[in-house]
Amino acid sequence: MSLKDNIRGNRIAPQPFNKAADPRPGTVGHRPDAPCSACSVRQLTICAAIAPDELSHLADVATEIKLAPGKSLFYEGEATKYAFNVTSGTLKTYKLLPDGRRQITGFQVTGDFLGLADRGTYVHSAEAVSATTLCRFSRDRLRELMDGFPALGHRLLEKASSELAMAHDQMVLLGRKTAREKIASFLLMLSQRANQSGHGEGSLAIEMTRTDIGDYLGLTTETVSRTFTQLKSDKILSIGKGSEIIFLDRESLVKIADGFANK
Amino acid sequence: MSLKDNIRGNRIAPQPFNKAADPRPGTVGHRPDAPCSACSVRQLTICAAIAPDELSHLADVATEIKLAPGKSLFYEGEATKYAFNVTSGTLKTYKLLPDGRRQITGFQVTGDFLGLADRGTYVHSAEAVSATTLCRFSRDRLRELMDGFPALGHRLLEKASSELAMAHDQMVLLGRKTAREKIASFLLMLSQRANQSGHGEGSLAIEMTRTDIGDYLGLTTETVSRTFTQLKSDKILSIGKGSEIIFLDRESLVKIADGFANK
DNA sequence: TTTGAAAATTGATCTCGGTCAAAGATCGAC
DNA sequence: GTCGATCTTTGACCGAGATCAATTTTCAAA
Repeated sequence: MSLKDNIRGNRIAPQPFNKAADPRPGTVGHRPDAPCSACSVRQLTICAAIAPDELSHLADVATEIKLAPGKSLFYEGEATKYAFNVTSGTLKTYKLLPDGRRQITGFQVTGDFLGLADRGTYVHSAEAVSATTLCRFSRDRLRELMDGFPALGHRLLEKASSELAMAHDQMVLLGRKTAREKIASFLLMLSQRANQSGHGEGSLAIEMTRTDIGDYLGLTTETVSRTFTQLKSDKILSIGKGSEIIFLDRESLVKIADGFANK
Repeated sequence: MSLKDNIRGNRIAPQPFNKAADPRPGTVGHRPDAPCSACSVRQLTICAAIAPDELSHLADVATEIKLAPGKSLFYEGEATKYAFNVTSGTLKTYKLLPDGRRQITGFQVTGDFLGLADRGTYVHSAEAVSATTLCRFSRDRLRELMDGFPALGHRLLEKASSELAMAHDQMVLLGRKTAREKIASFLLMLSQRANQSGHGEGSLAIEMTRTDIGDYLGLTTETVSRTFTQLKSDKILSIGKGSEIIFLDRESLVKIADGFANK
């Protein structure tokens, strides 16, 4: 398998769509009537657009899904039958080139909506990074629901607008930032997200592998690792147990991420 | 001005916001009642969501804008007061890093909607590539209009979904494709767009400079130029008068763009 | 038709990050 | 605890594309 032909980046084996080894979809919860009213993360999601006394309409179209780490939720190219809310855990979405080069287009955490980007078929594949629970919605039913609840449409448009803005940030990162700047930006983005979910400022639990990070930032595993080492010896961060990132000099990290500090 | 500090890519001078040399906004047409019913590109735009007999509502909130090449429509960071429809010409949107590195986040042509990506302020700057006419809408009025015409909201959400999908393609391009693959993808994308607007298959008029192309693809001007030269000597394309691209071997170009042909 | 500024091309050289290879570290399963 | 698979780190080397530096071409204005 001569994969070394003039080509950059990490490579993964051609996706076999091996349903035996990787049974999809994940475990489907036997609660067709997901109790949306009891949902602890509702305010983080698009479901916040539905008034409390109308939540039964939402519960009618929602099904709970559980995914073990490494399991796939859907693959690029399949018909987009469903959309999802992440209620706990972390997923990644990615696209592959024929020779196995991979670009991770995003990491989704609690509160994120999966399925905004659309072309009739899924535009990327989705796989659980950690143990994950999701709410699955039929897209058709969701569309119907939008007619009855305009606020839902507004909320989705808002989410799409903000995702688009983040996508543009990512273009700057991928097209113009150095490896050091990319890692700094990535860590701060994760930290900001963790903050919103009520996590502390000083440290950060990283769930994804170095290879995942590389495939998200357009780098190789080795460069990611080397850059971490470099940031450690610059006393900008340290790494604790369980690949926990400890921020020693957040100031500097911000400067690096924004492209102010080039060294 | 030591700009050579370890940093990649084209660089442009720090934006001076020089309103004298670059008077914004562009010439505003003295027709507050833009005749939407007579608009020849209406079916290409979000305005197609409004029924013909309701078009006066749209005309009430639309103003025609004209922009000469090189003139700016808005700058990143300004409050997002307006959204725009491109009715003719081409624009580019871009983001800058403090040292002048630039990432072009998109080229907008006839029928495109400007202002979906949003964070309260414009997430990128917009500048005319060629002579451009636009319809300007107040965002507030547009939002109001959405309540009366749900189809408008649906259309915007659709546009956002498709833009998000394109943004993900661009991430793959920026993060994982080689210079050759980037150029091939770019030319085919432009060609496809030109096609939709009823242009021929065999050739393509390029309006942007090599520097623009580089800043869109995460390359330098020189690499763009060299890659064109390479594709010419490979008899995959040739370049006619006025930097017109003539496709000699579209097959190969597609293979290169999709990452199948690595040489 | 000439002219001058901007854009494009080409060449020589350099470097950041990729590639290849080989230890170490981690961690869940037994 | 230990075994084995996976992940991470580190080292040596390489190459695609960046940088620096001239030309050459283009094109609009005079």
